[in-house]
Amino acid sequence: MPCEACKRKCDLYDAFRSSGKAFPESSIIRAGFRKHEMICRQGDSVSHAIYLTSGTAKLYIEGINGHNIILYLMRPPAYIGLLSFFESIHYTYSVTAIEDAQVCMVKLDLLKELYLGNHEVLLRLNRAFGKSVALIMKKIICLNQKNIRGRIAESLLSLASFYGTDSFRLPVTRKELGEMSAISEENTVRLLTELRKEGIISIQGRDVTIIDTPLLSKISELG
Amino acid sequence: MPCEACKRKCDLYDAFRSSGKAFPESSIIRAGFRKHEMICRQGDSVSHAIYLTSGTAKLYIEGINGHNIILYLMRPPAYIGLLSFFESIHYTYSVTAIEDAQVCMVKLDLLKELYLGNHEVLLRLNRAFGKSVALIMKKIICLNQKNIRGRIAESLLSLASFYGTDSFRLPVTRKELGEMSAISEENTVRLLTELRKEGIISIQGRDVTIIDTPLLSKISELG
DNA sequence: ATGTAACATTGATATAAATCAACTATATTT
DNA sequence: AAATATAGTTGATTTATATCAATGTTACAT
Repeated sequence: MPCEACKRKCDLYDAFRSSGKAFPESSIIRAGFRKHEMICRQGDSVSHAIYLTSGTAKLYIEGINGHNIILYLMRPPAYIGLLSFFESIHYTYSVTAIEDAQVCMVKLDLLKELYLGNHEVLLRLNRAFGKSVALIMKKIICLNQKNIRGRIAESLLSLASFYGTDSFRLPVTRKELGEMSAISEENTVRLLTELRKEGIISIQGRDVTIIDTPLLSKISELG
Repeated sequence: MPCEACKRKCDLYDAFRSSGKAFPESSIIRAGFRKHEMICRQGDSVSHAIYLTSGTAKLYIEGINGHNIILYLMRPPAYIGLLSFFESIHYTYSVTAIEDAQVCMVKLDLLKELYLGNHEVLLRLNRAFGKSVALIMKKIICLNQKNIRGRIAESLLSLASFYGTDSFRLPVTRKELGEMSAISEENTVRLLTELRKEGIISIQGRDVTIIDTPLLSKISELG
């Protein structure tokens, strides 16, 4: 059943309903973000649980002199504040819309009240939490143990799995693709050209097709 | 009140007691590990919650061709299986004792049963969880954005805060100190010598004293 | 007490990847 | 439609860091 506030299917709304409580309409804030707008900023205090209901966003760490690391992309349904729900006073990362996005926000103390009384919500949160951690672990290994060729291969494969198809339009710039793999923009371009010339991918502008998935996987593993 | 099984103060035991249930004595397994023995192995299935009650251990990711990354060290009290409690079927990391260690283990389904009925346990788990995530985020930034000098500075500072003193005995080899900072063993040695010659630290064998903490912090920040 | 393995150190060399620079193409805005 | 900003591309150069090699030192086992 869609949320009464935003007319969409929503985990948070379902959770409230299943908790048996009256749905506290006023407590759910809906907000829209244009492309490039920040949904939450690293260092800001965490006051609301944020739930992405439409659009696409990037979750990234802001590092030294403007060098970011994009940990992963997000599409609905996704808990944006996930990793900061519990006992993190400040966000340890930023989230920015890379396509116009809609979110629902719930005050954090309300969510806590909810999940303490509702096992289903809690298990759902924990499951999402676990997945995020697994993703991050994989990222750490990738960034620190693979060469740039292996890293870009992994990023391309993760995008394919993100979209569920081997043909997709890059949702990010070359620079951002670099930030997903901790590679400079220039080398990102070079590597894409290289992979294209080798017939492993086809790429024109932002339209990517992975031609030889097994080989790309091998590059990702060995890199 | 100490645990009946292992005669030590133990969060898990307290949790069971506070849940009002009869303490399922047989369900808590106590185990000892010698230095260098593995407590859990990356890839193995998660069956028990493991709680470190004595000794010291390192939590690390096993990467490609034997290159590990140590995420952090652990001393009691610490949930070893923490990041894998929820919905992670397999460990995404390994834990090895770096000093003889004692642990308590509880079947995972029992813990789940427990924390679903007991808010205090859950909040405690979540708090620990949140701390781990914050640590890991910091690590990602450090490893990817700082030069090796900044990285080793951060590792030394984190050891000082781990022990709560500026004078401590390194619990790890040079190679492992390198694995904490993603630096080769050789460069780790070189950097330590460099910092010693500059009068920032003193180091003889494994005995370290941080002489100029403000400067070391600056190196860590700017690195 | 002696041999062996693990750990630590230093210098020389190789190399992967960033940075710098200059330029082209594609979008936005006015 | 022109102007400006953003995004993408390619080559040359620099540099940080790993790797290789050789050797010293300490701890541990027999």
